[in-house]
Amino acid sequence: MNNRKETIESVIGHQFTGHYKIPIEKFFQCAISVDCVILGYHEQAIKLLVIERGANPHLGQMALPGDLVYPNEDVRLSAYRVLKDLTGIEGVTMEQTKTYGEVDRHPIGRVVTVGFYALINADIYEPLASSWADNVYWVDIRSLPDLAFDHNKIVVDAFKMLQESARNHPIGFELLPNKFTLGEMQALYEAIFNTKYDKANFRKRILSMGFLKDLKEMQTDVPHRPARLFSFDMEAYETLLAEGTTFGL
Amino acid sequence: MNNRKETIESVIGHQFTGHYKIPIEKFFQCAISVDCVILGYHEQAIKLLVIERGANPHLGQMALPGDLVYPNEDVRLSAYRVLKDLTGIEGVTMEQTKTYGEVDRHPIGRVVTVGFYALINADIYEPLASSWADNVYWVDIRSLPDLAFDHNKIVVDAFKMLQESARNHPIGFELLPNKFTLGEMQALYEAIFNTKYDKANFRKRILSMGFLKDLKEMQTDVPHRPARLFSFDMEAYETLLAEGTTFGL
DNA sequence: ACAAAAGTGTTATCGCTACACCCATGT
DNA sequence: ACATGGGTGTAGCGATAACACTTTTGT
Repeated sequence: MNNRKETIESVIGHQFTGHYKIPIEKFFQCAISVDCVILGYHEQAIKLLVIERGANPHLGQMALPGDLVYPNEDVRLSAYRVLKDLTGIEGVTMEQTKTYGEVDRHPIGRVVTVGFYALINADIYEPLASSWADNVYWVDIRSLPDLAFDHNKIVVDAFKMLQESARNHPIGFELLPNKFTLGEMQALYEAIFNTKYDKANFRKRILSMGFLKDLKEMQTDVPHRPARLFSFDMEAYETLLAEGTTFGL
Repeated sequence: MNNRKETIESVIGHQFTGHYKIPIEKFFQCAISVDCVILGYHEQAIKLLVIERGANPHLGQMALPGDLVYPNEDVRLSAYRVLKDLTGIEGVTMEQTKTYGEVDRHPIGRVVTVGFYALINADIYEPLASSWADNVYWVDIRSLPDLAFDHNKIVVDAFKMLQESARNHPIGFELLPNKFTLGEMQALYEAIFNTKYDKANFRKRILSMGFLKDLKEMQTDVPHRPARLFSFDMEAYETLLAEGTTFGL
């Protein structure tokens, strides 16, 4: 089933290649890769997960976790495989961002890369280095280092998608711990949009949306009045979505 | 520069391939294709541009305009080339949608396809058949035929992106004639979101956004009171954008 | 005269903004 | 006592929704 020559000749015949000016085989010389933009929230800032490359090209340089897709591997599944292999992270959900198909973007040949991104709680997932990646780091999104290949562009595009997404969906739960305070949530949104919100109005807006569950628990050991703890009420959220509710900003 | 073997051995050496369990050559056996979701607005309905395939596989079936990307061709530029070759359409701006990388999505081998979409004014662009495509048609988005490959899924994904986009941007000018009435514009938005809007309120909202230019012209030969004609004031729009104005719904 | 769609004005309500104020905790 | 962030109430403004009404054309 993976013998391309046989497939072309026996199943399709010559009709398929009729309009091409070069042999059909020439088209089948590309590679596919995946690159993962993993964003976390830690210490009041949005962080990006990068690896230090343990292989050429760009040996030693910072890069997104990414690798070539195996010949018989689904592209989406490949992204999960690569992320786990390079950083140990699994169990997150990634969304596709964009695909980068410039001819000379990769030095070893024609490699088209598909971007994926995910938001994770930086406290829960402790990324680990692998033999492949010499090291794994969180870096502040506001001061990115020079990344390998066109990875800086990939990150910028993904971050724009995060902002767009955050405008219409109650994102951010993925970035927060399971139990969080409204203050933490507000700080997160302020980091995403690089603005300040009025405390009273922010709480009213968020609470009125109805997908926060009051855990009836309080912070402890804080040098100020303890804050109430909340969690994301997935059930309530699904119900609201089904009713067609929309979540602006 | 396109000799992959030479590149691997002379420029990179063996370091790159170190961690792979199969020869690096096996990775470079994929093909890339592009598929174009072209949406137009005609007779109160959103229409999709489809071709009747003039080649195998799926000879004779309806499909999106799409084709394989040439070995040394930029993926984005390929989409424009393919659209022009198959339908004669040029001069539009396409955006990337998603990429489809399931292993068995194409019968002749591993073909990963990148989706693009554009909105065009169906009255201006008269699509033409080519030797490749036996015919080109507009079909109503609400009653799509069975398309070749996974093209139905690609269309659905692209249409969702159109809706998301229309929620935050004054889309629709691309879909309307240069001169249009507010009634036409309202009908378009009602088609996109499949709802009804109050006439008075719709006009107030749209006009207050400030990017419509009153052409001081009127409809003629209509069996009712002639409507005022408007056009999109690109200049005003850019100014508003620069000021950070946002355009909700 | 009538149908059909353009176009306008009014009111009541909702949501948001700004801002002022009080509360509970650790040092 | 005070610094720090949590938490609440309200008054005013502006946008929106609902609806009724007038206008201008072709038939």
